[in-house]
Amino acid sequence: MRKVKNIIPEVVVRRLPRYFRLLSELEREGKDRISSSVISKRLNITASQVRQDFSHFGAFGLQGYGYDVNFLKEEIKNILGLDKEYNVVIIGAGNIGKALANYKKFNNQGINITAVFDIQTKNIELPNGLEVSHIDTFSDFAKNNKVDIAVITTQGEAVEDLAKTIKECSIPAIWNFSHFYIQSDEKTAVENINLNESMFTLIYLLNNLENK
Amino acid sequence: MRKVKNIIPEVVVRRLPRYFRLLSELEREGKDRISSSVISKRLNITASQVRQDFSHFGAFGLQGYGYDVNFLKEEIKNILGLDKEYNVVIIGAGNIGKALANYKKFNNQGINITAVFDIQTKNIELPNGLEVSHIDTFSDFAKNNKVDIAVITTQGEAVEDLAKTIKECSIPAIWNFSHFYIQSDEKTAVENINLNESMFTLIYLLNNLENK
DNA sequence: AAATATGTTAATATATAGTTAAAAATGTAA
DNA sequence: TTACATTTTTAACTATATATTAACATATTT
Repeated sequence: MRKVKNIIPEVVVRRLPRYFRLLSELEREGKDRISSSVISKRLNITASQVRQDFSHFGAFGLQGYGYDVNFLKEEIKNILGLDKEYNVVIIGAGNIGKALANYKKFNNQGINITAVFDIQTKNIELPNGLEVSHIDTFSDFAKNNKVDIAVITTQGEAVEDLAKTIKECSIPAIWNFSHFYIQSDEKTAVENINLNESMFTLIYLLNNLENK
Repeated sequence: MRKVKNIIPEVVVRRLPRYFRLLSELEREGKDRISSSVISKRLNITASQVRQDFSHFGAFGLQGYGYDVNFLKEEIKNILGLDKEYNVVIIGAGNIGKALANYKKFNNQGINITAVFDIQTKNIELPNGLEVSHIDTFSDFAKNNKVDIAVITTQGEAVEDLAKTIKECSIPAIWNFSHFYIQSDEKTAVENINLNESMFTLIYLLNNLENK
């Protein structure tokens, strides 16, 4: 059995998708082995850190050889949990909701958008025969269907209540695009994407470029 | 003159917008003073860290009293650079591009979307009389108009070239929503928002909830 | 006088970078 | 083909840097 330290630091977890992406690229390029120094160059992460990151999960590489691209990719895929299937519902059929529903990349990755909800079920074009359901039917849907991830793309005050409802429905993950900051807890993983915060950070960086 | 340490750690910078948001909320709630312990509770950041963060910029508070909400908000606003105006162009008039163009919150914050570009200038509804211009006219536009921030919402291989063009036009900030990771440099601030990476991280967190 | 609450310093924890012994691959010569 | 020296590269360890938390002296309010 693989030696795995119990808790992987979140900084490391957040680098895993980048490694995964690079390894997918390398596979497309036909490469079948890779060294930490090459990974270092392509991702702008020190080679030492690359090895340190991988060592959290055990020994993936071979001294004098490097890493097997396909093996490493599959390992990271498994660590991330991308070997399983996930049902995703989108709440809010505005521009962001539509953008996510149409996001091609998710389809071939075990991420299935199974429903879209909004306060108005108007004529919105969605792929794969998806239709917009009324938000009032959300709770029932969540009770009768396996929902792994709820995506919040609505704005306004109602988000706080919505987050409560999602947690009550025992949906274990929230991808939150609203202004409201949702706290993760023991039963709910949360990924907050706050466009305002991101833009403000960018503006700070823009104004402080010379400090870099 | 305020005592300011030269380099503010990026982790601190990334918390500033959260403080700013809380302070705006507090202002709306009619509060005119606030303590680090209350900030701590509302943002789930330790009080000690709150004080440590602020101390990077000098002394904002008063012992035994706390912080003046409006003063602190204005200080953070200035630190972030939100007292100035920014011209933003959006490249890509797909769903994400449209979503950002319609983003109400930006208008009253000195963030002005001045142009939208795409490979097809078709009939896309945009606010404030904005029209979609052809991407081929982008370079000329950037040379003849002050552009502070370029937003990339296109996908596909062309992004790498686009980033190069943007840097050549001396646009000092890129808000990147594409899959391609753009590296910041001395002359270009970059904020990468990678939905795939965020989703994959969320999936990891979802599968490792009990570790929290 | 007691309670509150900052700013700063010190201590702890976490993250990143550097170093090295050992393992494997490669190259070369007989 | 085999022996063996050289090169490559990891895994583990060590050192440094950064970030977070705790502690406390000092100032203000009540």
